[in-house]
Amino acid sequence: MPDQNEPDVPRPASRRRAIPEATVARLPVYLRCLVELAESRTATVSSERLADLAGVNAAKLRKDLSYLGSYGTRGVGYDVEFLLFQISRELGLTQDWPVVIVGIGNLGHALANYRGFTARGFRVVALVDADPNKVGEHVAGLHVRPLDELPAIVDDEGAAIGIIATPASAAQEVADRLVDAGVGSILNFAPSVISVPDGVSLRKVDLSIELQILSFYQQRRGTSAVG
Amino acid sequence: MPDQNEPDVPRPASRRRAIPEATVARLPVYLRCLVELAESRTATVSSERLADLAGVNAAKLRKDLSYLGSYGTRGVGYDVEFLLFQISRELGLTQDWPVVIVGIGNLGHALANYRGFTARGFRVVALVDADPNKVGEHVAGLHVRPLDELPAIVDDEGAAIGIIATPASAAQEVADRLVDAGVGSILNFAPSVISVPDGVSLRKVDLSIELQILSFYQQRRGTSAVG
DNA sequence: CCGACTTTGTGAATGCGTGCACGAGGCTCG
DNA sequence: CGAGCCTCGTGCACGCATTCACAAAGTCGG
Repeated sequence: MPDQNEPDVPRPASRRRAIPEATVARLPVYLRCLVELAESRTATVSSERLADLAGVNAAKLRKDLSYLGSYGTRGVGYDVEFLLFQISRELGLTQDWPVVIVGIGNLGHALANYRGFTARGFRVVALVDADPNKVGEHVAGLHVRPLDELPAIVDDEGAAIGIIATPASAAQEVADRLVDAGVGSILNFAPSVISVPDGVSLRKVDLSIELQILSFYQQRRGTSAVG
Repeated sequence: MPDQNEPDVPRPASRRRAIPEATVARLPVYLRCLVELAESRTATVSSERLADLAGVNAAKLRKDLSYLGSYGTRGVGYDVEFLLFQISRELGLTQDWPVVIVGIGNLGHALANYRGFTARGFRVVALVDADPNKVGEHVAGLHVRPLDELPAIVDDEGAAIGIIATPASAAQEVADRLVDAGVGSILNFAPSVISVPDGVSLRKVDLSIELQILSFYQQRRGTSAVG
């Protein structure tokens, strides 16, 4: 509640205090649990219960939430709707995020049709592919546009987030063009390490890496059971 | 960068020394870079160059590799083919991993057709869906089977890895049935927190969480730029 | 065979994230 | 109005991961 500007904040430009990366990565999980609670007409929730739903330690949850402010009530818990709004706001989900998908193959198709998108502020505004045969095709109510329209897409539709769903060989090139066009955040599905300039956010989702990690632990389990 | 999810580690058991989770998560990246180097007929590579390709610090790369053994040659670097084999072996990729995909919607289709699978030891052996209308359908050269054939799939095809590509509401139920059937590793694409017993590895891939994380940093950048 | 050069492997320092444990604050009931 | 109970917020300690810096170990040219 004493939300104002504290005197001895170290630096972080505008905000209260810097929120640790690990915490930021968990906020969406808490948000999802809160949405479910709200749907089941639950008014308040304790840190213990919410932590349980989110699959984390209760102390960690409280510490995470404390970075946003003191939004709980001692002896009671957290107001579901209120906390839900606070996290949404902190994550920037109270506004609309236009998204452009590059690479309309199998995965691009699936992503374009994914309903979980629009649910929370994200809106696919354009589909792009380098293949002239794909350009013009209709997918999920949009027509596929050529790669060199990226700048126009960013300027006109305001796309700030780009999703790369191309083959690995094209990923870096596409990333460069997205950055040049003015995209500030990239989500890379291509099985390839790509690099972006400072100031551009990059996250990756990599199916085969996940499988290989599972393989490691599965093998280990197997050998220790057999041997 | 604290990577998303950690599987519950089975046991240090047999191996030399326990390989840190963070290292395991990077080995597949190194592997991929080594494959590229091998394709371009490169015989040896220094830690600096390989680290560069993988997008990590050179010291970190050397420490990571040192958990596997002393496979480098001082003054020279690492033999590409040799290191490639060692990492493959450590990750359990010298053997074949039968995979079952549950939930043949948009995403399930895309995954079933994904070619990166077979590339390195993973082989989709069965597709499963709860919807009777989908059962029997042909996808990627396989026919979709009903949910209650899971035990048979695990026993007959030896499927040890299950991929969940269902809606969130079905994810936990499917996970339970996979575990009951004897699957030891699960990769969850459903936007839902699921829990599995100790001894079962679980990793998750969550598109909307990734987008929300990007939204956070994008917003932060935006507000500080605009004022 | 020796000395200069290159690059690995690792001890040590630092930083970040986690979880415990407890004080502070707020509610409820008598 | 006070006692007792509940739950949040957080100081602190611990452990894992990252990074630096350097000795060890090998190559290569003369």
